[in-house]
Amino acid sequence: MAADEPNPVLATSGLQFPPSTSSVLKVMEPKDGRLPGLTQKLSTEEIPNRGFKPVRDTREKQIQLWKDLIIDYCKTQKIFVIGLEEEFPLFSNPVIERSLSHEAREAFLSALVSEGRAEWMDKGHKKCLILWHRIQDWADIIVQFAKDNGLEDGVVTLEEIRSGTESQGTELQGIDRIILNRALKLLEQKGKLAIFKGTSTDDEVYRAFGKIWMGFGARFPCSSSLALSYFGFGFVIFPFFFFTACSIYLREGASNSASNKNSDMDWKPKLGMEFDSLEKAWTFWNDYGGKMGFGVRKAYTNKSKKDGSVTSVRFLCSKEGLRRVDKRDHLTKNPRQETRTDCKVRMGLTNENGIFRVSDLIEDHNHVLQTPKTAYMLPSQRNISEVQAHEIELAEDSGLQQRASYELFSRHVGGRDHLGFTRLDQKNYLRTRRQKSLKYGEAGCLLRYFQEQTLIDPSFYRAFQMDNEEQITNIFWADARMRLDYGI
DNA sequence: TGCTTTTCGACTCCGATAGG
DNA sequence: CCTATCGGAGTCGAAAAGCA
Repeated sequence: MAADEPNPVLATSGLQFPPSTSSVLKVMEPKDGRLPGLTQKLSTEEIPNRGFKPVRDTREKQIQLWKDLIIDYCKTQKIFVIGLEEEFPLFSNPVIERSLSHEAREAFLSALVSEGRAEWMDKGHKKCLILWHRIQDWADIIVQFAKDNGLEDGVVTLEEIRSGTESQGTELQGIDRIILNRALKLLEQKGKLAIFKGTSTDDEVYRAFGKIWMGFGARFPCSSSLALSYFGFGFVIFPFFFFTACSIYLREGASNSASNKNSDMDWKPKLGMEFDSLEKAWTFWNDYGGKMGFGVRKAYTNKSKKDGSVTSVRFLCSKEGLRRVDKRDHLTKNPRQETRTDCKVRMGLTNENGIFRVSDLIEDHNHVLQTPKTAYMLPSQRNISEVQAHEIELAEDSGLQQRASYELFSRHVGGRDHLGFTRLDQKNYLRTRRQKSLKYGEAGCLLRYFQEQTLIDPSFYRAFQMDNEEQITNIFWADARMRLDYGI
């Protein structure tokens, strides 16, 4: 804002900018030991080196005026953060070449902080977050915004709240991300919405800010059966997407729920920890790896010779140990990158009367862990569900390009990290499917050929050897010429 | 544990195709 | 016609399962 433009805040405050001789804005850097516009020298005992008026009531009035001024100015100009060491129009007046001292700025902002209308963003008090609405008020504004725009039970990105068409002209337009995030978290704690931490699609919006799901009035469905009920309500176009979004919420909800105060510790393994089943223990270890940012695998599973039950098992970090020496010839065309670092991280469990107890635990990795934003790419964290597989096949059969269909899937769930599989997984899945159908096709073609030959040549002979699952393992055939040649 | 076999996941090459 | 991109297939190594 240029210094000679009328300041809308000051107009409402009855003040002028640049400050007139009588204005409170004259409280600029005291060059002679006094604050400009004030008549008395400062008492260093009262407020040392602050540049304040010593008379208490006058000083308090001054602070009050400044507080109101800062709040009004920031609100009008949509300024959420004030950097004390940066140029700030309200604190400096280029016309008279004066600016408020650092101490005075800090004191005014500290006064706002003590009232809960601002917060220091760092210990050094260099940046201050201005809350002209308290976080609770911002949360109420968001709720009203959702109601006004029919976003209840819908999904909206944080960026859509900040700069979407619905938010234009509202207070939410251009809201600071820190404030928005805190207001949303407050609402999440109250069970009014769920935050989907999306991180990576080609869409910058999703990559940076993720998605939130708004379910005002009622909590998001917390059971798969309820999620599935969506199928019955006309969401048949994208059932898979809704299902995936729901399961994501359940995962996030489990770790973020305010009611689960021990959630920070529950997902970390401890010696003596017990699991009902091997599957639960493996899921726990896999989830722990996902949260920490390392891949997991199994070292071994020992089974009882008596009844075949698992007696002990050891789970590892995927970087455990070192790659073995390749005993094959060294004509490899595409040698692979080294993936092992001899990491010692492991969790050993022993079966004690049907309960699996953690008996061995090492948690120190010797390598860099993945960040939460990239952990979803770990092989152990990925999986194509049956419903997703169906969608992939549907897209393939409809002639959609793999890249395009993958992008569509990921956008519908708010980012690739919510999808649970990569584009390469999709490619490999389609390839396996093709190969399976090819196998069936080969056998089918051969049988058809034999049928045709039998009709043409009555001496044509064929025989099949089946395995115990009634699958063809060997085929023998001989036509008239072969029988003649070999005397069969 | 250690070895072998099977399956899965990922890297690479190369031909097909879309787009300029 | 040229170039970039995509997708299919060959290949290799890791992981899992089975067995000793």
